[in-house]
Formats: sequence, C-alpha cells, structure tokens
Amino acid sequence: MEHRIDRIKKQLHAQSYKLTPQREATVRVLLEREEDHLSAEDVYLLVKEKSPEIGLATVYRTLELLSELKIVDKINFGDGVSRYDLRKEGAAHFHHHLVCTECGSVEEIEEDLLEDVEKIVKNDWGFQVKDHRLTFHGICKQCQQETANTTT
Amino acid sequence: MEHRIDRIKKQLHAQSYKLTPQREATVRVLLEREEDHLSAEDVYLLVKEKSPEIGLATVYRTLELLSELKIVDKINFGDGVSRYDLRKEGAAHFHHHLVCTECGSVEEIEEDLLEDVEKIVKNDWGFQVKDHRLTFHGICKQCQQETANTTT
DNA sequence: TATAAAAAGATAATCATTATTTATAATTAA
DNA sequence: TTAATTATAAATAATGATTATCTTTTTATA
Ligand SMILES: [Mn+2]
Ligand SMILES: [Mn+2]
Ligand SMILES: [Zn+2]
Ligand SMILES: [Zn+2]
Repeated sequence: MEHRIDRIKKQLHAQSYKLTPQREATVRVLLEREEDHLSAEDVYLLVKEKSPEIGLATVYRTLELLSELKIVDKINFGDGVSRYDLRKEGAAHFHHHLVCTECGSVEEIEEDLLEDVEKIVKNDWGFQVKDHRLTFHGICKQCQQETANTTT
Repeated sequence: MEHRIDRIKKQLHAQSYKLTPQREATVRVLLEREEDHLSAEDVYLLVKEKSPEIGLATVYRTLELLSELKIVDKINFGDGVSRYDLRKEGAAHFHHHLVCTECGSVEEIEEDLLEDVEKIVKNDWGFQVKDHRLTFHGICKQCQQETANTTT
C-alpha cells in the first residue's frame, strides 16, 4: 500500500503536482477498493468516512487529474455514471471487463489478449494503437450454474 | 433503404410495437447517417428538418426502444453523451471502433476479430459472451502522415 | 361509434458533472 | 521573517443530458 502511494506520489511530482491530503485520501480509497468499479459519488462517500471535510468537487478534480496521468482509467458501463479504475502496476494497456447482464457482477481480465488484434489494426488500418477499452457482456459462471440448477 | 426499413418494421411488429411516422423518421435519419455516431440531440435536430413537429422526448424514447430490440447499439466515447449506432445487418455482435485522439475521427471495423479471445473467455473464465464493446484509442493514418510531414 | 390502449408532445424534474467564487495552504521573492 | 504569488480546496451555483410526468392525439378493439 505505502509502496503504491509512494509511486503515485512520484508520478504526480514528475508533472509538478502535489500529493495533498485530499488526493492521498482519494488514492487510498481507490487502492482499498481496487477490485471494485467506483463512481465519483462512491469514492466521495468512502473518502468522507475518513476525511469528512472533503468536498465532492475535490474528488472529481482528483479523479480527473489521476485520469490525465493514466493512474486511473475512466470507464463507462452504460449505467449513466463514469467509473474509475486503478490501472494495474506497470500495465501499458487498460485491463478488460466481463459484465454479467444477469447479476451485474464485473470481473477483470488482466491478460492482454489483444496482441494479434492490434497487429491487424496496425497492418490493415494503419492505426497506431495507444490504448483500448474491451468489455464483454454476457452471463457469468455463477449465473449459468444457477440457471442450470433451476432447470433440473 | 426501403428494404432496411421493412426489416426493422418487422422486428418491431415481432415485439408488437408499431413503426409510427415518428419512429420511421428517426430510423431514416439513422440509416442516412449510418457511418456517423450521432447523439440523441444530433438525431433530434436531423429528424426535425423533415418532421419539425417531433419532440426530443420521442426521439429518446425511440432510440431507447431501438436499443432494446438490438437494432441500434448505444455507445459512449467518454465525451458526456450517448451515441447511437445502427447494428450492421445480421451482425451477431457490435462492430469495433478506432477513435483518433488527435483529430477525433471514428473509424469502424466490421470484422469480428475476437473469435479467439471469446474462446479464451469462455474456457478460462466460464463466461458466456453475448455481446461486446471494443474501442481502440490511438492515432489514425492521416494524423500519422501529417506528423511525419511536419517533422521532415 | 364508443372505449381502451399506445404513443406522442410539452415541459418539468432529476442528477451527474462542471464552473465559479471565496478561502486556505504552500512557495517564492524581498 | 514577511509579503506577495500560486496552487489547491470548499461551498455552492450552473449546466446539460436524460428521464419522468401529465395531457393530448392516434390507433386498435369491442
Ligand atoms: Mn477493472
Ligand atoms: Mn459505429
Ligand atoms: Zn452473473
Ligand atoms: Zn486522426
């Protein structure tokens, strides 16, 4: 945890931004809930638990800043709010998501899986890929099993 | 054009919805601007040119309905508005997009390209894929050339 | 034709996000 | 150190996309 915070601190300093107490509190929430996909409001409420004096606008500003620095990725699952997701340490690309249309669960895939596709995009379209967003919609393992059980 | 309209009419009827004049006008705009990625507001303004009496809420309702029937796909490029994209005829999955971070252009890829990835998702995660969203962010061919020209 | 249901129009309400304005904390120059 | 300068935060107003509501119109059905 402290190691990750230090790393992020350095990334901020490299662009001459400071890791203020409010920013640190926000980053800590993101680290603590790394496998979740929190909205700005979610982050705000969680930060408030430890730092009740923080303002919502500050959380928005911090998330915006962290997005610019590619420390977090902004993602949209189509439910009307943006969600913020810490980039995995040292990852060049954003990771992928499996969204279950039955139960709403979100699983993460850290493996790249797109090397071949990116080669095709490069060769056939002449497009130089910098990043990507890949989300699969479907039915998660658990929901499949539950359906199978109900049917039998 | 008329053929596509007929097809969509049947898809609506199959779910006991009607192709009202307002819905038809909306669908015609989507067909005429098939390679674009229009927001609800964009669609509204274009429909108004031919059918000035239509209301914005009706356009929203129609786009929502067409989304439910998988005639259009709702997509979000992170600029604060939802965009609506006609699904290619007979396509099982949504097509892919190349978004240029320099000029903002959006290219479409109709080829699937994800067969292998979906197999891995199925086998390794037990996730049954129903649909997907894949967007690459990067630099389009033209912008690359312009940069090259400027440099030389 | 009378009645019921579906859809549309008009517009108000909601709500996520952004902008603004004022206050506070950190840096820098004198 | 003290006085500017700058960066950041807090509070809150404004914006703008989307949704909800309420009334009217159109379409289907008895
Ligand atoms: Mn994630
Ligand atoms: Mn498209
Ligand atoms: Zn599930
Ligand atoms: Zn470009």
